[in-house]
Amino acid sequence: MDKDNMKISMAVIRRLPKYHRYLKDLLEKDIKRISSKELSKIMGLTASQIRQDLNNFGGFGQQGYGYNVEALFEEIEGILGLDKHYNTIIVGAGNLGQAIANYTNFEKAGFLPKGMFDINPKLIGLKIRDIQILDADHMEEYIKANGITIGIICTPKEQAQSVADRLVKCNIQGIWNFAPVDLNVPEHVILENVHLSESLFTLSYLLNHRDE
Amino acid sequence: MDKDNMKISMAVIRRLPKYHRYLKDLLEKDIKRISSKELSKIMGLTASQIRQDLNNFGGFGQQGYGYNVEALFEEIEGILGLDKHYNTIIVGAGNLGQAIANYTNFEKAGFLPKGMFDINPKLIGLKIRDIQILDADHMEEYIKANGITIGIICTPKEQAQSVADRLVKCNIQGIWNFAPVDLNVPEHVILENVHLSESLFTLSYLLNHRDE
DNA sequence: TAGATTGTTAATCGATTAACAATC
DNA sequence: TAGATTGTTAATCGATTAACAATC
Repeated sequence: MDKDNMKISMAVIRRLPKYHRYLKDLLEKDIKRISSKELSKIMGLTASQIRQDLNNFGGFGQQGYGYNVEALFEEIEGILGLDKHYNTIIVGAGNLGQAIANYTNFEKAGFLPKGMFDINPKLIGLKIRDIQILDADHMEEYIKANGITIGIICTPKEQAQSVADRLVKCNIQGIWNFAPVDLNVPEHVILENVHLSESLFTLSYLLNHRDE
Repeated sequence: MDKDNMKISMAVIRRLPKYHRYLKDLLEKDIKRISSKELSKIMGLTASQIRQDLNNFGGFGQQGYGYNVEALFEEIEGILGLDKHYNTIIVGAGNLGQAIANYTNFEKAGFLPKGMFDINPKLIGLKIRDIQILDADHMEEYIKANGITIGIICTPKEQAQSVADRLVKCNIQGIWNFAPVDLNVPEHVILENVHLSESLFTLSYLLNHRDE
């Protein structure tokens, strides 16, 4: 098993977006090179961990010099798949769905919201920016007609599993789930959860157990 | 160092809200008792891990019987600090801030949004449910006058650090940060981040590296 | 060349899993 | 009592950190 086929641990994968973010900052500040030691200082990791992480994907650095910021950034863009476009739909056009539709940063990164779906007649027909809110009944045909690869679930928890089932039937590739449930999807479908209340409750725990 | 003073690992802490959620489900289904083995099946953890996790906080089970669902739920509620109320403010009343203000589940869990702040004159004066959007200039006095303990940052990334600094000066206890930056706060202030794009980029990575 | 810094191996640390005596 | 299941110790696994030879 060579490096390209090596299984990367989730711990490493979840740090990649952070590298991406910091390298982008450096790039915008016109910084050309950086050592693992300097990067470790600004990111709050150890230099050793940074070198280990990056070496999962290749030897991007140069002894005695460090890393070329632009080259490394481009590498990580590619590794994350941010050099591509993804057609997405948002299912559930309530406040959270609308907030995501309005958040243009995702679009800039290549995640294009093509349509939104809801069952509420008051919402159907409205537009968020240039994104139409459509009747959820038409979701399946829309996915097929528009090459949708990612479904973003912003429904209440009661509807989330049935929405996920429908998305899976349409051969969706990935699901970004904001509903506070653990969804069942087949192994070939990528599922990423954003469980906001778990984050808030963690904050609550830490507030109540400081100085212990 | 006895059990009550034992340092709990973040891995355990971040699983607590999940226990809370599943136990609440069981409670609503009127299930009275559950063994670590049954719970492991529905939660997708190992029974061993569940027993280890819970025993960080006390011996809540009974040999030969399992765990009393209601009692265990109440314990975890308490451990998470969800038996208390927290006055919160939302800083940044854009789409995301509004979505959070509208999400009544947080309120039901005891996190009470008392006010929202923005610098946009078009937003100041509006109400989300019964929550006023106020001029960000008045944030400091409002925090002091209303016993605010948690600040929720929903501003663009450029403003997030200065908002955090101001919150810290007002003796805020916790910050729930949605801005895509790593904030600097003193050690006694609890900081919990929701970095949505890191979650989305992780999904993107996994989409591009399936079957490896 | 000398100094700096990587890539990589080895050591350590921490978290998860397995096993089982205690006990309800 | 016998069976079930916990609480807890020991074993394993995986991730992080340290160290250093390779090399730019």
